[in-house]
Amino acid sequence: MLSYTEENYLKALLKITFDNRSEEVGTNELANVLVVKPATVNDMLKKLKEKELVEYKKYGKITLTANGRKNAIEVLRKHRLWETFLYEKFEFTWDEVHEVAEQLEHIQSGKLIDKLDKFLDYPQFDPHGDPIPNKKGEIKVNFKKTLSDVEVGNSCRMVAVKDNSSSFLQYVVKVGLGINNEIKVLSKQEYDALLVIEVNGVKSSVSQKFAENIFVVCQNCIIGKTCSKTKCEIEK
Amino acid sequence: MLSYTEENYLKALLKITFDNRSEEVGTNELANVLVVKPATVNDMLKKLKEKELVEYKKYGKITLTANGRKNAIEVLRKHRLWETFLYEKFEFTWDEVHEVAEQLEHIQSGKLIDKLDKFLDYPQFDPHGDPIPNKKGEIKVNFKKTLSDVEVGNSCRMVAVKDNSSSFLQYVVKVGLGINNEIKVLSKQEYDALLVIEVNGVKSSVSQKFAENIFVVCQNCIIGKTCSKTKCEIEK
DNA sequence: TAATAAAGTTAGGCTAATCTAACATAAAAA
DNA sequence: TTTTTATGTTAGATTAGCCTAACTTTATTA
Repeated sequence: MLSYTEENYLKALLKITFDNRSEEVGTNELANVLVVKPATVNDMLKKLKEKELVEYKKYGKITLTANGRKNAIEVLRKHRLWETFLYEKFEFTWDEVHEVAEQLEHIQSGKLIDKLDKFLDYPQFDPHGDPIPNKKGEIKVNFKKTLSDVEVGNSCRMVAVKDNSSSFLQYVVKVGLGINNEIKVLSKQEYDALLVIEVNGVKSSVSQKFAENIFVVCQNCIIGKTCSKTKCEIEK
Repeated sequence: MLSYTEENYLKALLKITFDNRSEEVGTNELANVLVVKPATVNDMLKKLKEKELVEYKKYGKITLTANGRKNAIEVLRKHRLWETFLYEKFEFTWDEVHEVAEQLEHIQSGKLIDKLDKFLDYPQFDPHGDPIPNKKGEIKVNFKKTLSDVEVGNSCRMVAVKDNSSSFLQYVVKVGLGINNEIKVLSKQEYDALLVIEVNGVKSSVSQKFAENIFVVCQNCIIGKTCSKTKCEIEK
């Protein structure tokens, strides 16, 4: 049985491997995500290594073992199912679900998760557009383009967000954006990559940083053409 | 903010005051309920006293302060709402709900509990027949008779159980008992108080210990007569 | 390639929650 | 009322998860 804290470490490792599109994670990076000091991570790594949940060598990179990954995916599954539950059944907003799901994801009961999954009719995506792992632990990893990758003049469809913080999500709502919205990129500032976009006929300016946190599928991919930049979706 | 452990101490104190029908709790008693050593309880009492959640003096009895009681009732409310949820919405059985509710009761989210309460249509009793405190913290405390108080030849109706352990509850089911069942006491052994009861036409023998854990309303109370022993229900 | 910066490690400490063993007090029984 | 038993307390230790400060190794850059 894993502790609440151990589960969070594994989940953070999994999240980083998804975000970085690499299996290798550094101590500082993990410390940042967990909002603890690198020294603390170092201590915990010894324990996780002992339990054969991660592999790492002194001054080397951290990787999840098969078992570590399995556990991490289980936590992720629970997190995303609870988010979906809160959003769909309890009228929680987009930006409220994360905080409570952070607590609920640690509840230990296989039956509870099975029933939750069934109750929600086996959802495939959570309210942020992220894929929910199935009971077998299979997860569709979509390496998606972000809004900042879309060429000027082109359109795209928003499919998910990268940043799940409530401050970011509230901003997204303010700009009039939501999942499945059509976004047209009208112009891009040379100097600071400031974008002017149009959503439902309304024009807004958004920063580079903002655009990097909006996952999209671009028009080319929608109509079946080859993408010039990052491919929109890769199944894994 | 209270820790998971502090919440459990307060909840246990509340439970004991209900069970004993007295506000005064001893260190050993509390240690037994929490399955920790008396020394541990002693340490924690210092902290709870510091936080003004309990009152106690060296070698004296422990009592909850108004604030301690308020917190304890909030945890109890969450516990019983979650039990009801699991039982009614997720097809958990009587004996399965407690363990998972022990975890869920610590989730911190006022909105979640409000929505849960609404979703269940503001239930008044949990699956074990225990009253659910309302949002204001009001709780109907029913000092009930147990099956062992019922006179031979009389009938009664089961309203709740005292022991919520899954082993006890499974045994209750095995005997054919459930909430609102009519029970007739056919005979009582002088020597060991072994009872022969009849439920839905089926006769069973049950021990003294078993009978003490079944709360009932007796026939006299049902038809409005005065009870010879403990009064069946007292509102508080 | 040598100096500097970034990343990672170690040692020693802290707090919360637990324990055991020894001791103190209060209650019950003889 | 004295002894015994039950109950409660204290001291000292342990574990998990965290910290700071000092140090080491690896990576970057001048």
